[in-house]
Amino acid sequence: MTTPKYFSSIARFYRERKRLPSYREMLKLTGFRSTNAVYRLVERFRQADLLTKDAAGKLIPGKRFRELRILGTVEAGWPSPAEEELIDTIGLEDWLIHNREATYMLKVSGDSMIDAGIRPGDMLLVERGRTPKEGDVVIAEVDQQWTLKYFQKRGRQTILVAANKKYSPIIPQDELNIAAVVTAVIRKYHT
Amino acid sequence: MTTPKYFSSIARFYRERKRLPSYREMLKLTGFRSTNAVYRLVERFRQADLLTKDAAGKLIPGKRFRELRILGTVEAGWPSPAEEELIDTIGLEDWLIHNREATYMLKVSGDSMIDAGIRPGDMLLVERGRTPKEGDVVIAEVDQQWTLKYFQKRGRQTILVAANKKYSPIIPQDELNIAAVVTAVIRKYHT
DNA sequence: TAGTATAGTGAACATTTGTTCACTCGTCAA
DNA sequence: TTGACGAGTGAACAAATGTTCACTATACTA
Repeated sequence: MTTPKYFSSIARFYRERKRLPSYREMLKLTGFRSTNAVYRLVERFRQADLLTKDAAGKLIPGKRFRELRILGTVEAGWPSPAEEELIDTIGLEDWLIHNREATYMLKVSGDSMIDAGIRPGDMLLVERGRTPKEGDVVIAEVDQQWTLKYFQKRGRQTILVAANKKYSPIIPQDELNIAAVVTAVIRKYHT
Repeated sequence: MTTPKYFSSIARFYRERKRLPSYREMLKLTGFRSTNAVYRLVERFRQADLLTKDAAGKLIPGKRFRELRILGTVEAGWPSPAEEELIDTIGLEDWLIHNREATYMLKVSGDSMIDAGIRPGDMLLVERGRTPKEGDVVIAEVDQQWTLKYFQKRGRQTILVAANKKYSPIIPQDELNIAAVVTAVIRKYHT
């Protein structure tokens, strides 16, 4: 068993209610009848880094709570936990989203970036109000339409390039409106 | 302002400590000096669905707390909030991960699936112990090596196909070991 | 001007909270 | 058998919790 007994029910509680149960609530989760029993249970979870206490002494999820085990690379063989601690501790959400207020999600519909591995149906995390760097994938306004393109510079001119030979580069004549910079691509397989 | 005043500091508290602050802790966050002030502040947040109470009457994050605004498709123009409520309410983590115990993350190193939009450097969410369906992307053991391939059937034979013309299909002679089924691809741009 | 909401203060209260203490019961080793 | 030990019970307690009440100041309307 990878996680200690009784812990999964506490983790489920947190996942459903977005808060940790109190010690009396853990009584019902574990079946114990004394708060002292769950108190010492929690002590063990704290030593296993499944739970911790914050600065105020309140119980919060620990390092190993939101465990998302990272393994090595695909070709390299299965379990080589090199950079294991990387996402393990921060969790998917914090890893992908830095500025939540400015981050939006949208779905790709065209094939203009298919050679960059961005395919129709993929979801994009984009950040508004950020200044794009050379080579960034951006969402730009062209002829009152929004398109997905590479942001590139030719000399001191800014051009928009598709990752698909079918489309030719766009050289904006008047002003260029960058709506957002793509920060991540997420493809979910509906299996 | 999209979120009401004072709320962002509460959201930050939750993001950092993975729990909501108590009413006295909100005093320090907001600058108020009376718990009654923050109590009524929270009442307003509850009406805005930023916070809620669970069955036990405890304060927990509400529907609009982990707000990740979803917009329409890229080509279709900017703000057409069609399926807005979709991820909005569940959050990235719950959307992508169903069986946390069995889900692992690993990095792609080869180019064998490049025509499926899976490129070296991408991160994969994979689920172990699941039976693959026709057309799933799987991690299979071939010659004591783990590779990323399409899981396909030719007649009643199972074959492994790469999404790259450079590689020819693998027809496993003895037994075929499927280590995991890929459930999502995540590409993060380090901008 | 007087009157009335609105938003804040400060204090109070019953509950719930984490934590501790003394005790019981079975198990295993000496 | 005796003794030590680990794991659970049940009760207790101070501190922290959510909620309510009475009061004040400020802004706005009639």
